Amino acid sequence: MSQPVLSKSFFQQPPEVCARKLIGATFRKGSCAGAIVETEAYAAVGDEACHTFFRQKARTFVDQHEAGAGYVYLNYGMYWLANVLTKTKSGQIGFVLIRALEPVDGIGRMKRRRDRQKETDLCSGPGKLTIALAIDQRHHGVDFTTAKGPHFLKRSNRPRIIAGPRIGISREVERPWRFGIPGHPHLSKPFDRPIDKQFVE
DNA sequence: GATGCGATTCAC
DNA sequence: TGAATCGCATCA
Repeated sequence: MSQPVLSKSFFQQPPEVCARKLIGATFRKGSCAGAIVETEAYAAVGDEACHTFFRQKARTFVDQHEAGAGYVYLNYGMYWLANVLTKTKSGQIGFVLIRALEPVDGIGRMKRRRDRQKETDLCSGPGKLTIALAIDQRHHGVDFTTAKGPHFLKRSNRPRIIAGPRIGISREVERPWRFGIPGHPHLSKPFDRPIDKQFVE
């Protein structure tokens, strides 16, 4: 009765579309899994906050990998952050950063890896969830559309979704490409209240 | 070779 | 509010 694994074609959409549609999907690696409650989108072209804007290695990466590939990098010298590469057939390229999960499977294991007991502390941030799921440099460049490694399962319902500015960046701070479930207890940070309803799905 | 800066997290 | 910690880009 499991949901289908999201295939390459899912990631052949613009990054902000993938990021929005991944809310409510499951992110799984091995015995541990969580429901995605927060994501961010980055565009490889025209987005100064994207790694492709200031890292040659990121530009090489997008040239050499297909939609659905994992882009995993070390942030602040301490935390691995998990992204998925998105590429439309017309050549629009970007990334989706997985920012927060609500743990559903393997919670005991996640608690041990995180050395935390409170469930809202396990995966409520991009650096936390990679520790909980044991995702690191070994998964950089790996295909995230097969159940052998980190992968996604299609959402079964359509959650309420809010958009807002991305977190922790200094450029393009106004682009509303952070997506999540408003008021959800497992968010990395709450969303500000929407100024008008067009930001809420 | 030296310096500065992060898509963060945690303790103080 | 600041420390931890390191790959990568930039500059000398």
